[in-house]
Amino acid sequence: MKNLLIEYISEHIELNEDEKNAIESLNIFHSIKKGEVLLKQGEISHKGYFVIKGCIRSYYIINGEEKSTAFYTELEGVTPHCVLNNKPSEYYLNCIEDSIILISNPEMEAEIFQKFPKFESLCRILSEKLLTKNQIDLDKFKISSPEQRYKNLLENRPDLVQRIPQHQLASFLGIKPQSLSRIKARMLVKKIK
Amino acid sequence: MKNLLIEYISEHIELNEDEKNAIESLNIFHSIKKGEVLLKQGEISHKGYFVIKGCIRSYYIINGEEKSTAFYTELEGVTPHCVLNNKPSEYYLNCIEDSIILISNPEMEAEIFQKFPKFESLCRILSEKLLTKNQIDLDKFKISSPEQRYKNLLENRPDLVQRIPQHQLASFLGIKPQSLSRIKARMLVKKIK
DNA sequence: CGGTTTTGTTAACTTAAGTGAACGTTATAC
DNA sequence: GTATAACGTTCACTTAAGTTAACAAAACCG
Repeated sequence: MKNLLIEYISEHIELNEDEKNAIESLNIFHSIKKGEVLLKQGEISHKGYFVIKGCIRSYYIINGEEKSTAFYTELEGVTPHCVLNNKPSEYYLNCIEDSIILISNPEMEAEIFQKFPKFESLCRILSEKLLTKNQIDLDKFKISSPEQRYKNLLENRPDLVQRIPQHQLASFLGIKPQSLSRIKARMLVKKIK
Repeated sequence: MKNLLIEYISEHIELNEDEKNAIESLNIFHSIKKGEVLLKQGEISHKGYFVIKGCIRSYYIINGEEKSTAFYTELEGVTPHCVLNNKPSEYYLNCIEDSIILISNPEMEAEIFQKFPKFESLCRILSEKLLTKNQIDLDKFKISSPEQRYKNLLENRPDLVQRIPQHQLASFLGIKPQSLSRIKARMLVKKIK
């Protein structure tokens, strides 16, 4: 799994042996069981998460009801808002599959940025790219109907439709589970016709 | 207006005189007239924009119809997706007010990052913060109804409701202008009751 | 100015999502 | 292995958003 990480990083910057060793020497890989909660609403954490294998879900609990808003899978990472603004987290994070997760903390980050400034460049570049991608995701969400959003998901992330429970997928799409069922039913009828 | 920028930067990192001069020596401020288009769909640009005064709108044209998705106002910046992935832009950018805009390009950025690595730190920190804020915006959008989204906007960005044309605000809220009118009418009736 | 375009609202009608409940089907736990 | 809970779908009904059209007000332009 360390190789997966190093391959991923190497896609963006070149690493020499020293740098590879520096990464490997960090003891950052964790096995997380399905269902385990990584972050609770109200908690102030300083950990960042990066998925090597498996899936992290972010969700809110509103009036006792879970609202899933994001799923992070292989080679995707999430730095909770509370890490950066030092306020209680607004959402929960849990693993919805048995997962291998890289868990980082600010001290570790500072240390590696200091030793290898190149990593800070990498993080700038990655977060800028993610930021613009995220902006486009939000744009697409705004200009699409629920049915279009489901179709886009089928197109762009068919794996999510397969591996995520449908009621969690529904709130990810900004609708209720019943509406997702209806959309699927509607699409089936149209396909048959 | 240079002072505004330097004040803004100073909120995040300390600047010495050399660094301040380096910023001032860049000739980056532009006066843009209301209506002027900064970026067209299909265009590959390498410019980044940062609003000193005024407002930049991002919008798509779908079936001949404009769909506004974001508004950038004082001390907010936007790096179009096309700058980072070198593909044609999916959206337009224009100014909807007479504005003063800082326009950057990658060469300028590279130069200043090289001379003052501190600026790259700043950019990493800012884009990480923006990224997590953006994620929460998307979350809130997903878990809210159109009416709640309008109320949130009134709460968090009342200035936008005032300065943005309502039909542009509607698509920003993910709805049609008629629905926004109805929501306002509904809220008025409830307030009177 | 006066004419035109853009903007904002209202209305009538259509369509789709929200709601609450029922029910079969998986999972899960003991 | 069976009781229990969680999940996914369907249904009937309610509510709100989309659509099309009309019209008044405001902004813009020659």
